[in-house]
Amino acid sequence: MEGFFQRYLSLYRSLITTLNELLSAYELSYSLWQVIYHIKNNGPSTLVDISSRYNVEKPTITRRVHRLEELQMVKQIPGKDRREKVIQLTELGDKIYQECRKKITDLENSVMEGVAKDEQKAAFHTLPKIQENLFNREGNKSE
Amino acid sequence: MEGFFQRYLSLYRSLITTLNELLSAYELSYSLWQVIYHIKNNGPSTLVDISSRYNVEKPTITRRVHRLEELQMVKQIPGKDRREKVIQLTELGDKIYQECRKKITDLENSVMEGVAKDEQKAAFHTLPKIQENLFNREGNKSE
DNA sequence: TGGTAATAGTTATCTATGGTAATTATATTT
DNA sequence: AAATATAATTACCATAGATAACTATTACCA
Repeated sequence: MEGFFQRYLSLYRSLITTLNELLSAYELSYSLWQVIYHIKNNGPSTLVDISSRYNVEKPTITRRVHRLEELQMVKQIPGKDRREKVIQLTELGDKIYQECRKKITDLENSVMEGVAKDEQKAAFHTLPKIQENLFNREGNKSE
Repeated sequence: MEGFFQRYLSLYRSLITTLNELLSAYELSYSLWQVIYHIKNNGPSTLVDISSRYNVEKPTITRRVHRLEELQMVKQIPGKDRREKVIQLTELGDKIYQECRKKITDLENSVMEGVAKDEQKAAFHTLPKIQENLFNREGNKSE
């Protein structure tokens, strides 16, 4: 499969740019969207939850959450452990989630135009498999 | 295809990190590799050639090329137009290309383990199609 | 042919995103 | 109770890319 990475990475910049443009209407970027998405789909979460979900260091998530707090899209809610910062979507955050979710889904559909359903499925199924292979390979290295 | 972008983008960080680790043995990163790759496969090139190939602004390419010159992997060769800076691989650059090409191809193969050949082909074929759809969509926006 | 346009590259500056190391506050373990 | 672990933060640094302004050279054309 020589050239696969090239194809994969070539698409990356176009896609992330398009998504960021789409989200910029809400003062968001894809990295901020990830946080909103995670909270919406997993309920109130701590920074460590989000950090481990996306394999991103805690300080990075601290910054994302601070930004979303400024934008009043998330808020802290009390948890039992006073070390933790449990965050939840605000009403505004939820509203913006709905709007963005719709636009992103539309984009996902429009981008697949002309691609056969079974090819879509193959690609959908292949991506996480590649990621798993990468992960296992990493694991082996540290043995 | 809701969730496709998520799957696609989730893979990105693992992949680029793995590639950068692989390339760091040669003091390279994927962005530098792109320049070497382009020259190797298209012959002596100007900064504008490379810039337009990867849809990256000229100053970005200036920096990449300067870095590769420092590493003595590329050198400038005379061209007819004295505005242009035509760059070519050095012997060292070519040697490193060969080594990296081999390692990257190995990685491309190992990452596809357990993925059926026809699924690989479907994914390989789908990525540029998505990119084309994205591009056309962008085009429509500016009408 | 002389003046204006366009082109290639560079420099300076800015933004976005992420990482590491060290620190504080709180919980857990022993 | 003391030591350790965990959650979050702060300060600092790196990478990658963009824009704007500039220089040098070439192309155009009237």
